[in-house]
Amino acid sequence: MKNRIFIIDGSSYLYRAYHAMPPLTTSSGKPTGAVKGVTNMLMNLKKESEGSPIVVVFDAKGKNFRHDIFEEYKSNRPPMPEDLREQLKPVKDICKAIGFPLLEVEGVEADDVIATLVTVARDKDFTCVVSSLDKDLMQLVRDPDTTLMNTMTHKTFNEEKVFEKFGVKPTQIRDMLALVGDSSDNIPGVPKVGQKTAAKWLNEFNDIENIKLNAESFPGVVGNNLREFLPNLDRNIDLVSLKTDIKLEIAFEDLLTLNADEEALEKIYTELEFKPLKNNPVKKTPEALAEANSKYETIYEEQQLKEWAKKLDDCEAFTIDTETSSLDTVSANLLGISLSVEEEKGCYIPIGHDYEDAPKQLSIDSVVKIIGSSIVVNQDKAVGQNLKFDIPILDRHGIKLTSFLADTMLMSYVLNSTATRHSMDRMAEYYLQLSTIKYTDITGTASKQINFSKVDIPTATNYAAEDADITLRLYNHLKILLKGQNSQLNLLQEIEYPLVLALVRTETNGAKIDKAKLAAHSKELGEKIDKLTQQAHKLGGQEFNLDSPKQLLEILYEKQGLPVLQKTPKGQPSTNEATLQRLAEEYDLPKIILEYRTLAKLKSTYTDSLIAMENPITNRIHTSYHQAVTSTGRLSSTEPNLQNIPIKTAEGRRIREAFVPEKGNVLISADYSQIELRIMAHLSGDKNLTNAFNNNLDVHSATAAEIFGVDINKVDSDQRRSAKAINFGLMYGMSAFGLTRQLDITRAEAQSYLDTYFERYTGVRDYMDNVRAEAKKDLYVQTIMGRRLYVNEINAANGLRRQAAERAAINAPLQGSAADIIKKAMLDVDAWIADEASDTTKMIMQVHDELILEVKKSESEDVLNKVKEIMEAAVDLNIPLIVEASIGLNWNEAH
DNA sequence: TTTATCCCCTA
DNA sequence: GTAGGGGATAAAT
Repeated sequence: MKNRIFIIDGSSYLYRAYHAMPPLTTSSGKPTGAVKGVTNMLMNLKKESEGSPIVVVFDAKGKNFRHDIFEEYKSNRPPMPEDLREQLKPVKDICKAIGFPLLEVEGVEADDVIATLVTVARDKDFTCVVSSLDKDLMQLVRDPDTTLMNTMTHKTFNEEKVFEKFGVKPTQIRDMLALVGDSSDNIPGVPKVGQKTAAKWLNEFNDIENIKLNAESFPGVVGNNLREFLPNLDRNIDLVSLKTDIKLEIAFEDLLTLNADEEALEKIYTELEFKPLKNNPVKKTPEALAEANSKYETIYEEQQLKEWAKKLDDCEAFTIDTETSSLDTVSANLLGISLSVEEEKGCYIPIGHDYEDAPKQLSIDSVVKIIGSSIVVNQDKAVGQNLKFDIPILDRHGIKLTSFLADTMLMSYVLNSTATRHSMDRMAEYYLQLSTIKYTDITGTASKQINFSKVDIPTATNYAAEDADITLRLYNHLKILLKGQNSQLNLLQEIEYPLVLALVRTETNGAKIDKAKLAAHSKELGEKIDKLTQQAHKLGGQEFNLDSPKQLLEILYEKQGLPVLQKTPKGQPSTNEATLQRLAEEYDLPKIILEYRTLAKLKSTYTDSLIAMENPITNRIHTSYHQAVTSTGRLSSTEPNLQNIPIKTAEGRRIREAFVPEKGNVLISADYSQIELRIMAHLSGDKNLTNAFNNNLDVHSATAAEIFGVDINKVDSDQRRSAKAINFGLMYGMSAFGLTRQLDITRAEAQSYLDTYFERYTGVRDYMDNVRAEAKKDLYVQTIMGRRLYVNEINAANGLRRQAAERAAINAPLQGSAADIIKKAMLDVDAWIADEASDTTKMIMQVHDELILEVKKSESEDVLNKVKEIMEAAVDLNIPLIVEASIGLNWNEAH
C-alpha cells in the first residue's frame, strides 16, 4: 500500500470544536471546551490513521500577501472570541505532546502551507488526506491520491463528490471562486453570479481564460455584470489561488515521525482537569466521536430507559418529540423519540435507524413498555411542539395519549398570532435568540434528501434531542409570558389544547372520494381543454401557452391590439377574469381563454390533485388542518386544501359530488347561517340587526328594507343584492369606494347607501368606531373568547397600510369570533360522538362555518338533529345561532 | 432548485 | 374591502 499522510487544518478543527462543544471550564474558570473537542478529534484521527503520519497546520497571525493584493481581504471577519483565543496555546501544546508535527509559517495562511505540503507529498508518492472542508482547499482534490475529509463526519471528498457539490471539477474550483467570490473572505464576485451560473459557464467554456475571451457573447444582465467585472477577475484569481511553493522550515521526512511526550501530555491534562489519559479511552468510530461531542444522551440500553422513565415520574414537565420516516401521520414509522426534563439536556431514543453499520437499537416493544408507559402515566406533564403530529404517530405505535400539558406552538399562537411564525426554528430565533439545527441540515433537500432513518444516530441525537431541549426552553419562556393572561390561558385550556385531539380524530377519519368519478371528470376536462387550446391557437394566429399570462398578453395586447383596460400591480396589462370578461363582450379569444381557465383550474387543482391525494393505505384523503397559521383564529387546510372545493358553478359542484360516504353511510353537512353578521349583531347590540335575527328575518332583505325604505316583503332582487353587498362589505371594513366597484354604481350613490345604512344601524356604526378607537389605543382587537389579534400598523404613518390595518381590525373580531364558535362546536360534537354516538359516526371535515360528518344512513336523522342542537348551543349570544343541516349521498347533495 | 408573479378557488 | 391554499410560468440562484 502507498504511503499516506494526514494533513489537518488546525484552525478549522479549532473553530468546529469550539462551536460543537458546550462552554466547559476548569474549576478556576479557564475555558477548555474547544481544547477538549480538538483533543477528542485528534485522538480519534490518530486511531483511524493506523500509524500514518499526521501533520497539523495553523494560520500565522497577521497580514499576508493577499492583503497586499486586496486591502479588504477578510476584513469582515470578527476577531477570534476571547475564550477561544485563550485555548489556542493549550491546543498547540497538546498537538505537540501527542507527537504531531506542527506547522505555522510566518506571513502565510494555512491553506497555502497545506497546498505546498500536498504538492511535496505527492512528489514523494504519498497519498494525502486533508482534514478540512474549506472551499478553497477543494481545488487540491485529485483522484486517486488527494482527498478532503470532513472533520466531523469523516466523510471524504473525491473528484466525484466535489463535482456533485459544486458542479465543477476540482481543477475548476479556483475559477469558480474567482467568479463567484467568497463572502466569508470578503472577496466580491461577479454580481448575480452564484455557484450555479459559474458552474454552467465553466462546463461550457472550461476555464476562466476562455470565459474572458468569450465575455462579449454572454447574454443578459449577468453578461453585462461579467464584462464590467473583468478588470477585477485577475485580482480574484490571485486571491483564491493557493501557493504551492511555500518555504517550509522543516524537511518533509522529518514530518513523518511521531514524537510523543506522554509526560507533557499528562501534565496538560491535569492542568485542564481532563480525565487522566489511561482512563480516557478514545472511541473509535466517527459516530462515537460526534457522540462524545454531544451534550445529549443517546439511549441504547434498557437501563438508560428506566432511568428516563424515573425522570418523567419525578419532573414537573417534560418535552417529547418524535422522529419519523415521513410526514404522513397515517403511515409514518416511528424512528426515534426524544425527551427532555431539564434545559440544555435531553436524550434521543433511536428505534428505527437503518444504515450500514448502524448500532443495535432498542426494540419498539421495549421502548413502548418502559418509556411509553411512563409517558402515558405522566401525560399530564407532557409538552410538545405541534403535538397534532406526534400524537397519532405515537398512538399507532402503542403510546396512547388522551391529554397533555401544553403545546408550545399553540402557546405562541394565542400570545400573538402574527408576531412570528410558530415553527420551532422560528420561535427559537424570536423568543430565545437561538439558532437551531434544521431538519434539512442533516437530511439535505429535494432530490438529495435522505430519509431520517439513514441519518447516523449521533447526528440524529444532536438534532432530535436539541428539539426536545429547545421545546422545553420555549415552554418555560412562554409560560412566563402567559402568566396572568387569563383569557389566553383559558383559550388554550378550553379550546386549543382539546381541539388538537379532535383534529387528530377528524384528520385520521379522512374523507372518501369517488376516484373513478374524478378520473372520468378529469378525462372529460382534458378533452375539452385540448379543443379550447386549439381554438385559442387558431384565433391567436400562433401556438402559445395559455397558462402563461406573459405569452397571453403578448397575443392579446401586442399582436391583436386589444384595448388595455386594467393593469396588474406590477404594471403589466392584466389578463385576469374581470378584464377578459369585459373584452369577451367584443372579442372571441378572451371568451375561449376564460372557458379554458375555468376547466384547467378544475382539472389541475381539483380532479387531478384530489386523485393523487388519496392515501393508499386508507383509500381516503386526509387533509392537514393547521391550528397556528391564520391571524384571526381560523383553521387552514392543506394537502389537500378542503376549504376551497368549488361550489359556485355547476361544473365546479361536480367536484363536490365526488366526496362520498362509504356504502351504507351518508354525509351530513351542517353550517352556521350568517354567523359573522350574527356576531356583529351580538357585539354591537344594534337594535335593528338584533331584531332581524331574533325574528328570524332574511337579514339581507331586512337591510334592504331599511336602506331603501320599503316594506321587507316588497324588496326586489336588486335591492336585496345591494344590501347583501353592503352587509358583506361592512364586515370587511369596506369604504364607499369599494361598494362602488362591487355594485357598479356611482361613488355618490354608494356613499348615500352607506350613510343611510349607518343612520338606520347606529349600533353598528358606534361599534365600528369603538373597535377602531380601541385598536388604536391597545394595538389589538379581540374575539368573544378573548383571542387577541394585534394590528400593529393601525397607527402607521403610511395611509394605505393604516387603512388596511383598520379594515383588518374591523374584520378580525367577526371572523375570529366565528372561528372560536365553530372550534367550540367541534369540541362539543367530538365529545358527543365519543360519549354517545355509535362508532360509525365520524366528523370528517371543517370548512370555517360548516362541519361535515359521515354517518350510518339509518342513524342520519338522529345525528343531524343532535349535531344541529349542539352547534346552535355552542355559545350563548344575545341573538340565536341557526344551523342549517342536510343529508346526502355526496357533499353537493348534502350541502 | 428556489422565489416571485399572476391567476383563481373557498368562507 | 377580510382571511386562506395552491397551480403554472418565468426568473433568479
